[in-house]
Amino acid sequence: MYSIGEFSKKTGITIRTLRYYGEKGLLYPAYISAGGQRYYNDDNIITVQKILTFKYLEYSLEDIKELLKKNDSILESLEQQKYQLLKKKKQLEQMISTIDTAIHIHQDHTAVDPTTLLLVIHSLLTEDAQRDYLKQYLPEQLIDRMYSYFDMNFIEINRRYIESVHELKQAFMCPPSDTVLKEILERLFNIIPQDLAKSLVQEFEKYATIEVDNWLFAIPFTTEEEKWLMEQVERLKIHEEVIT
Amino acid sequence: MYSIGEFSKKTGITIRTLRYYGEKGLLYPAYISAGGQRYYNDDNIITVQKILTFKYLEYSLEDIKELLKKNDSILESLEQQKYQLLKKKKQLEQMISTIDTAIHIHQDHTAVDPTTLLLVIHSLLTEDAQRDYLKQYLPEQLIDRMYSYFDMNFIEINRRYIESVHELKQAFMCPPSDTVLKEILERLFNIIPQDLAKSLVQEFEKYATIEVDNWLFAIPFTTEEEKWLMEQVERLKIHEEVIT
DNA sequence: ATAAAAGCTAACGTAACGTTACATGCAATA
DNA sequence: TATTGCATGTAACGTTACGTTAGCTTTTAT
Repeated sequence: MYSIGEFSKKTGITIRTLRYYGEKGLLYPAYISAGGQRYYNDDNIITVQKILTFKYLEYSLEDIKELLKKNDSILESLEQQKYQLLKKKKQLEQMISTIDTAIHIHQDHTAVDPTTLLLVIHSLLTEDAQRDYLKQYLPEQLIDRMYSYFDMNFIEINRRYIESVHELKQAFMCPPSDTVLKEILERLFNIIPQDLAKSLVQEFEKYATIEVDNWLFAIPFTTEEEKWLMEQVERLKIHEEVIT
Repeated sequence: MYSIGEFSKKTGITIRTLRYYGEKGLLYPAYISAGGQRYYNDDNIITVQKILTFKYLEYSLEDIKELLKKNDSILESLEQQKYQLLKKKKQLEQMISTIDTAIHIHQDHTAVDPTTLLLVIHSLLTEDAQRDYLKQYLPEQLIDRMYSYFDMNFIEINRRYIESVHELKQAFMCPPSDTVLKEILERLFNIIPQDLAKSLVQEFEKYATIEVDNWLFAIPFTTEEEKWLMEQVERLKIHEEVIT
């Protein structure tokens, strides 16, 4: 028989946690003295090891309680748990790959605006939703062509996009000559190849009322920057479309 | 300008969460009416997308708050986060592999006692601690030999171990003839090859006082079962050592 | 003007304990 | 036998990121 302190040292579980497991019906001390003191024995050790094993497999205490009660085959439960863990692993891998992409873009262009970078990541994450949204307005073929081009040249497109956005933000703070500004804007509009852009413009014109959803297609400029930008585009008579 | 309900629908974030982000200093509505109503605008959308991106990367809200404030390079933070995620991934892979082992053992022998299986898993998880503990009593070379044999034949050893334990538990509930019981016990003692067992016995005898730590080396029997088992071993005059 | 819809604050609940605060139990010493 | 001091006991609040009421007020539609 061990006092709670001894048992705690033996198992490495804190006293509070042992009491908590008792309270939750996971681990009852073998004996409780008249004064209320808890005493544990070797059978309790086995239960603790079961609990720790299940916890390692990321079961909740509630589930562990049931598993300890049942005491029949745990195979099914194990397989289900494995499935959950595999799902988590897949998600983790996606996250890591997303970060890798972000780091890669960042290294390409150190002066990148964090806002823009985050929006690029976010647009990556919601690509499927974007496609679905666009289907309302544009022929599917065109969308596919657009995204396949986008996916293939992902890093390069984003590098140029981020660069342009950065230059424009600088220009907003400290306006350059019209010639320079025009050059910057033209670089932005030329990120997407001319023929693809033309098809897009044509389709967009069919739906004069179309308004880009700013939730799915975030604009990396503040409302003030955007307003200024619109004025400049108008003033310099650049009549191309702004593509996300 | 959007009311909180509209903004919630647009972004897919619950009203409660929007208010919570405000409370925590992550997202302030662009305007609050005299009556206290919150109104959001397009700039808020950008912030929300940043928040979601960071959340996807498993940052805490507290960290996100700092990241939103800073607004300078997030590269370092990204790399750190990637490191954390890689660590998590590694752990996940270990867990999955542990479950696989358990399933494999289980399939080998369907009537396996769940308690035993869990203890096998637990002993796997604490193998390093076991080795360290044994170093106090046994020469390192012997331990290495033992564990390398154990690792190499892991599945097979456990299959036979679990089988023996299962048979003994049956025997406890419904005692068979002495001949049968003796056979079962001999099978248990023969799981480890004779020469290794002999070396172990010799070493153990040097330290007469050695007492197996029942925390690290769990015994899959209840105290009653164990007592009965000891009696039987004594009665049948089997004088080999019980190896974990 | 009145009713319905939407929004407000405040408070409690969740999981799995950690961390106090303060009251006893129990063993060894004076 | 009384005291000291450490090991326990219970009780309650703190943590994260919100969900879920309850009860009241603002805004919107008729």
